[in-house]
Amino acid sequence: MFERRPLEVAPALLGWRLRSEIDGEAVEAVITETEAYEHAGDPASHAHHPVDGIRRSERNAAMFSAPGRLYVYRSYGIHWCANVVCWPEGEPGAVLLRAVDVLHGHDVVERRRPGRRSDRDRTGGPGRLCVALAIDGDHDGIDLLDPGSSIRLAAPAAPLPADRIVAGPRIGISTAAERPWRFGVRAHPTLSKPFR
DNA sequence: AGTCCGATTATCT
DNA sequence: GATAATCGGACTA
Repeated sequence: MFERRPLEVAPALLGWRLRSEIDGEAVEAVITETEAYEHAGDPASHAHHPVDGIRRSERNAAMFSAPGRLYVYRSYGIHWCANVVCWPEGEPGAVLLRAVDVLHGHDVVERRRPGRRSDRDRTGGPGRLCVALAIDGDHDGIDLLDPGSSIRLAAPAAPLPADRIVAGPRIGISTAAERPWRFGVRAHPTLSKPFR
């Protein structure tokens, strides 16, 4: 599933379940929005380098790790963002998780993000999602496919039908902004931003 | 609903 | 030293 290009993994990940069990509190959610960050040739990727094509650094090291691992980075000095690593080990690439829909653990999410009035406000957006599931830099590099991990992925019973998936340009980047590499569940209330 | 702006810090083009 | 895969509050209307 994850040992292929992020561009294929990103739409396929919609409908998958993400479960975190941290500090004894479990939250399970369905992935509703993703973005692909590709290999060499994607200037918006953290692994991109204008001269070398790709370059490994301390921050992006997890992007080069085995498929199905977690890559977590800090955005704007404030927010954590969570990605699923793709490609075979050694090839950098990842899918940014941009929104989820909570299935179990609504009370835990309410405690972590009190007083939110909409699902979008609770778990729509990469930073919001990380707060709701208590994902932070300590979880960088963990294996999402290992049943012993505090954060795990699980496949849906049936894949999401293609006609329920929409695509559009990625959000918040300055280069290669026109590539339609953001994917979402059509008209879902948790979407961080509408597709048009 | 849409737009503008400040927060805050690891990373490095 | 500038930048950033964002968010939330304040404002307009």
